[in-house]
Amino acid sequence: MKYLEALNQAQREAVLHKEGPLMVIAGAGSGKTRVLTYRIAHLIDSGVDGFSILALTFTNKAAREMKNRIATLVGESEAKNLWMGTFHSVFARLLRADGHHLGFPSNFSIYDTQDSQRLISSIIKEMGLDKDVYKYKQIQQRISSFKNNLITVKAYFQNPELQEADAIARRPRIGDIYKEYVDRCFRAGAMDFDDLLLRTNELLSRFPEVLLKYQERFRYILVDEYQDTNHSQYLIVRALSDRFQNICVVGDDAQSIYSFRGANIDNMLNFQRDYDGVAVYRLEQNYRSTATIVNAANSVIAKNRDQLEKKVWTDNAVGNPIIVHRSPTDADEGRFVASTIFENKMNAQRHNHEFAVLYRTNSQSRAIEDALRKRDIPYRIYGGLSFYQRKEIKDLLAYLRLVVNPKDEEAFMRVVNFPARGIGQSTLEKLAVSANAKGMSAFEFIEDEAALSSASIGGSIRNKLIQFSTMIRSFQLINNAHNAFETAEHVARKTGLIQEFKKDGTPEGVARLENLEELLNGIQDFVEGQKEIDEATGSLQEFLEDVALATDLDKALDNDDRVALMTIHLAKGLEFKQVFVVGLEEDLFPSAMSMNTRSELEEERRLFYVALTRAEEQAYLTYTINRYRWGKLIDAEPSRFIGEIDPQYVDNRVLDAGVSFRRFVDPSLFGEVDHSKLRKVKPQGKDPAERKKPTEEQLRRLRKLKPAQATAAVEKAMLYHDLMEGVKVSHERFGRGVVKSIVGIGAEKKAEIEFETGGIKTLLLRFAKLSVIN
DNA sequence: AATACGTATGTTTTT
DNA sequence: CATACGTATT
Repeated sequence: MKYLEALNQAQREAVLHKEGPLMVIAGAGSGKTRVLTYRIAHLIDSGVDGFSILALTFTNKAAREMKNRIATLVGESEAKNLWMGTFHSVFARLLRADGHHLGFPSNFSIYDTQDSQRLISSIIKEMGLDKDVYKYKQIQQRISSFKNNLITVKAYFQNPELQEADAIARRPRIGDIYKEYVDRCFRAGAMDFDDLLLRTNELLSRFPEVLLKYQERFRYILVDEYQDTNHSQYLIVRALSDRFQNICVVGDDAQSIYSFRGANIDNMLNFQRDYDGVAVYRLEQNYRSTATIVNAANSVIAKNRDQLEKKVWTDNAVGNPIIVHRSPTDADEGRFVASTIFENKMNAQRHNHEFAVLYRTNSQSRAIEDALRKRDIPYRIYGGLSFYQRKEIKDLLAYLRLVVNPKDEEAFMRVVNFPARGIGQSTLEKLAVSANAKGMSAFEFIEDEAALSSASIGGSIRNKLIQFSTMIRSFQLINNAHNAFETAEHVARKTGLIQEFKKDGTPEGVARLENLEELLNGIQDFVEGQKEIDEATGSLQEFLEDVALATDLDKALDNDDRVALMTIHLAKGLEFKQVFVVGLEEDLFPSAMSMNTRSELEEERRLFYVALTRAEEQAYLTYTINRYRWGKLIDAEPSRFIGEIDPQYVDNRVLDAGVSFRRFVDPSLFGEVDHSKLRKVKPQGKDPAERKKPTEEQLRRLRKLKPAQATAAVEKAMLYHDLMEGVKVSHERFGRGVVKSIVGIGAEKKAEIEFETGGIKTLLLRFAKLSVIN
């Protein structure tokens, strides 16, 4: 048991604890992945068959990595049978095997949120409800939260309170929509994300023999990020572990950030009540971050009322203060990030992958991206409008889904008339209504002569529909004899998708074509990868499941050197040398949507805690004075969270990003932290903050511009962000000169330049045609 | 039936 | 600003 030496006392105890329930309360950076990994390795070492171990992780990537590490500890063959993955992917697999008890085919489709919303939207329309009252996104959210709380349709209608609440909210038909939605998914052989958990619960509770089978199999169950499990997940874990009670949950209440999708921190707080004789281990030593970061994070989270007793500490060096930075606009913020990374790379031999930029909302990535691109800094965005959500990708995937499961209604509706086949909206509406009335799927319907006649669909349209079904059937034949890649390529050609984008010719169309190519390459890679896995075949079905449930992080390549851009939610569990948390402004972070109650605000604070604790060496917190939101430049105010950090850990340099910051050098270059030296790095001058602050007049003028104009003007001015005091420039009319000073911001930014010809001129950079001379 | 354009409407966060 | 839907046009 050599690896035990690498653990501290608490970690070792958690690893060695054998039978019975245990909870590991693991502070940020306290090595909980290591504990999980070693614990599983240790179980196997002490004779437990890997086949009887189930580990539920937060991402599939985490599962893969953990499995690999276990394999190196106990050997490939022992680790092979471990069942590890996210809740969704593990139970999707379980439902493929046993969902037939519930009437689901093993090839069921997985609806993503967009599919669900489209279906709900059409149900609302068919029911003749007011779309302004029944907003499809809201309804989808509501149904999702029903499911996460195990409120089935039946349960809904048995619960007068829920119905009453919806009636008061003037949406009395929600139950009916819910019922219709569930029926339609069932008929389409489809499950949404929430169903993967809800239906698992249904399966385990209605079929004791199935429950027993899995209880017997999974004698040891481990759950990572337990603080973010929802009720549905809780009940699954509860049911499966009920027989042997060998349940190990690991989590940190301070990092619970998913309540919006039903995560219930009580699952963690009540764990000791739910099981008998729970052993509790606390991992409190942080190995990840500098003492400054750990202490700063502690000082923030201390402001929360609801938390488990826990004191995170570290032996690590003090490190550098957290740097707080103010920028005039979000574009400047981006430039600050980009130039700081640039400087660090140049002066401290940093690599791109050592940096992460974290934000509260996906839309914030735009400004950061622009700035990084201008500096030629490679980056990768995780999440957001992911690759798989692009229209052209979803189109091809929809065809593929239809090949695997022709009953898949959303896939059908998506592609039956794309590329255009002359099957119009009215036909489709007729089809949906008549098929639904007969309890058939659209695909079954169009293959049924009698059904088509009864719906008075005839003539040329009828032929087109039949042609469509024949085409899909022919794809199925191909698919029976070929792997996912071969089928997908065939489908992409024969459906005319490739042609469609080729003929387009616009840059947009070209990009879409490239995306399709990338998807096909991805499928090829997938097929290759599957060859290495025992039972895998590289089938289309396997691929579709992988795509549906892959988190964006799963696709991350470890070997490419790029700056990581992602939301804080996605960053949970990750760590980076240097972390920028951007957009620390009231109403953005904390979000305006989450300030209504104390518990909401506390969750925002935990989110901030998560953000800070991602950093190993250096954290930067940035905010802007003005930010574009909804295409408008709006005023922003620094986030309260900045003020909540104990000031002794903060270097609150409030500088203009454009000028002063370019001189910024990684403080770690100075060796031991020496505040007096750090202060010298700050620009000279009486009060830089005051000096760089734009005047009311400047801001007023900036605000008066139309959004598009302001953007353009600011962009233009940005081109000259390299300009600073002492830089030599050339002007097409005035000749060569030296910059004396820079004033103003954004569109109002001006440079005072002394030209060789003698004169000193002040030029508005928005208009000036200057070039920098080396 | 397909396209093109205008307008209204909304955004945290993700599997 | 971005998307989704409704209306007008071909």
